[in-house]
Amino acid sequence: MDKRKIIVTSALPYANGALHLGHLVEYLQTDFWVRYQRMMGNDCVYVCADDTHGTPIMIRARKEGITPEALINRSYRARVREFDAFEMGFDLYGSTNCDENRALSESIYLKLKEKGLISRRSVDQLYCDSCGMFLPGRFVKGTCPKCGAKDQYGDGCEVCNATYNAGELLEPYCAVCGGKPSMRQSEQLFFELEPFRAFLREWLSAHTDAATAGKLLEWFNEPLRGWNISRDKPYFGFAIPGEKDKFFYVWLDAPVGYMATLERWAKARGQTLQDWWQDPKAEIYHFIGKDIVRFHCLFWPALLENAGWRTPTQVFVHGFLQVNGEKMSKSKGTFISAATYLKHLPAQSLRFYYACKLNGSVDDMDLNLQDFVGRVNSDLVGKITNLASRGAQMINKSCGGRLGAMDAESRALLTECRAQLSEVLEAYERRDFCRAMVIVREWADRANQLFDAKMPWKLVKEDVEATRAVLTGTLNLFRLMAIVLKPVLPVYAAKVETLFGEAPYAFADAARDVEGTPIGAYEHLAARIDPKAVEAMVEASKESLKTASKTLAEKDIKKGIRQLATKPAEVAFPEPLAETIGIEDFAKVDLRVASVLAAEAVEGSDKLLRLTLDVGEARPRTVFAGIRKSYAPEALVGQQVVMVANLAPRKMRFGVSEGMVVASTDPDGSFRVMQPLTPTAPGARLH
RNA sequence: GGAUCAGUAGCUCAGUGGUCAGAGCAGGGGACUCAUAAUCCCUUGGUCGGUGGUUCAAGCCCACCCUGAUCCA
Repeated sequence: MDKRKIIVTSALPYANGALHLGHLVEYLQTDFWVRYQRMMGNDCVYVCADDTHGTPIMIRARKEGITPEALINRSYRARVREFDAFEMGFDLYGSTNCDENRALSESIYLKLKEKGLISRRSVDQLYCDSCGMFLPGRFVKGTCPKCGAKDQYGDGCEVCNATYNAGELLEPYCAVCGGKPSMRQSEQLFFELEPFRAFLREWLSAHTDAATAGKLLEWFNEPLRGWNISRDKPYFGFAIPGEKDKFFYVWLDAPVGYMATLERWAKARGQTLQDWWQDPKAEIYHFIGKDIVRFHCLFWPALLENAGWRTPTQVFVHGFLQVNGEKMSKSKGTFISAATYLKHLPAQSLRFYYACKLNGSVDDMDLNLQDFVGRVNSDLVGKITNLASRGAQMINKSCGGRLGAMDAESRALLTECRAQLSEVLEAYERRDFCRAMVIVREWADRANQLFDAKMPWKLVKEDVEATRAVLTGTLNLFRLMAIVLKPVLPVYAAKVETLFGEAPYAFADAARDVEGTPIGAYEHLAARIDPKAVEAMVEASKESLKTASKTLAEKDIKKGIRQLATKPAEVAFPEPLAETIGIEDFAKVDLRVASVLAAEAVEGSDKLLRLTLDVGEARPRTVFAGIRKSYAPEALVGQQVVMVANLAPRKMRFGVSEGMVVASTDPDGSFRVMQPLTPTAPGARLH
């Protein structure tokens, strides 16, 4: 059979920001697939790189007082260490900030320009004078033009989910310096997509999954918008040849980074980029998340096609990671960085769990932490690894550490399992890793059943050779599982290779019986997960957030102390202390935590806000609060407050108020609504 | 607001319109002791999100609704 020639990439992680478990959904599944291809004997090269350009990196470097280059170098080293720890098998992990990428980006652009595919258009953009730069959407904040929520980013409102352009924001301000930006015109370069409508329509249906293609085809109902590929200075990136002070937009040189990294890898072995990318026999696959399909399935193929490069064979799109059925959350400690995970848990546990859950679809994947512990402990350790543990240790202890010939039943079972091997390999090929894991687990169940039925721990007292035969069978079955698991658990498989004294496994080795050879000393292959380690990891993920907010608080505390020192005279309460009461008086006041579901200004009143509060009851309550001068309604939605829940309902001109929100009054007469320090179940009572 | 995907046992998920809706884990009971308190046997769990419809037959097809996730360049 002919060897396939395969190029595989994962999306380039942005160099500003830590890797987290969501990123790993992509890198790990790509790695599984690549290792599977290599074990099939195919020529499979896997490249990836740090995505290093763009405004966020430039600004971060500016804030830290270092050059962008220093920033990306630091990020690169950390990234590579983490990938290594997760057993990633890149052929080359590069950086988009390299000469090859500059040359390729330029040549692709010049080719497009030569063909007349680059147009110029004047664009209105917000410009911050004090920062001296145009502001991308994420760097402008202001009031949402749709719902009036304050402090929303320039690309969309997190309160009402509206999307808009930064220019539409009311009262915009620069997210970096807080200054007021002005609208400026600037000429930008566009790569027009509309001429390639027919090409893209056809390309989409053939080179990605139906869901993704369908999603993107929605845009084909109207003219396809051009893609702005240029950015004004200052910008950290590649200068556009023939232009003054213009740079390639980071999303242009990022995918080109796939090619540039491949080129560097090819050069190192005396080949060229063309030997791979342009080889008609070579297959090109991109693994990406569903958030960046438009770059990979519209811009990228159109760019390549027109610049004279082959377009990808297929774009494999996956969903996002949820943790415990919800979006990853920093406050809940489920926004877990790769580094934090590694401090508490072994990498291979996550690799195994992800493999158990990934099925090649675009659906989001759930990391249920309880399920995670269960899967690893029960399936990987209890069922699969236990076979090696009980088999190898007994054969070393009682049978002189040497395999014999398998007994008939083991041989029969092994033959049956091998018959399913092609099914496992097909599952790997279509990235249905969970199917492969299910089959391996079934093998482990049957092997454990056979082992128990044979009772070698009793048999060994009567017949050592018969025992040797049973254990040889058990270990051959286990070996088959280890071979099949190797794409997922490469380090684990390497230990099994050592145990059997064999060369690195390929799938072809699955056909061979191992009989009559010595068995090495058994060493632990996989550790059980202590649920406490998972708890600690979640706590640590909360910690990092706490320290962040604490540093702010500390500043304020110090400031407060300084002020006290300068003004020691004013120590009296702003308002006289009320008369002393007993605990029974306090108990009469029923204070509850409430979540603000909705808030709106009351028409006809300049003081009141109408709040809809969830107090944990079947029906939300309506409460009127006279805090309008201190709070915009939007600022309260989603927050928690404290309310007096047993206050007699009071009829007001605007409706009935079913309680009272607790707030303090500042010396200047403004209000401060009280809220719990950490999110609390609505309806919780204060004592 | 528009759209896409999802909703099946306590948890994670299977389930080409056709017998009584399945698996693993967790839970309960028993067996065993070689093995990382691992393994083996038996077993309790379900208005298949809701309502209507199509059909001899619906978890599956259609409509509407609810909930969640995501996208709107």
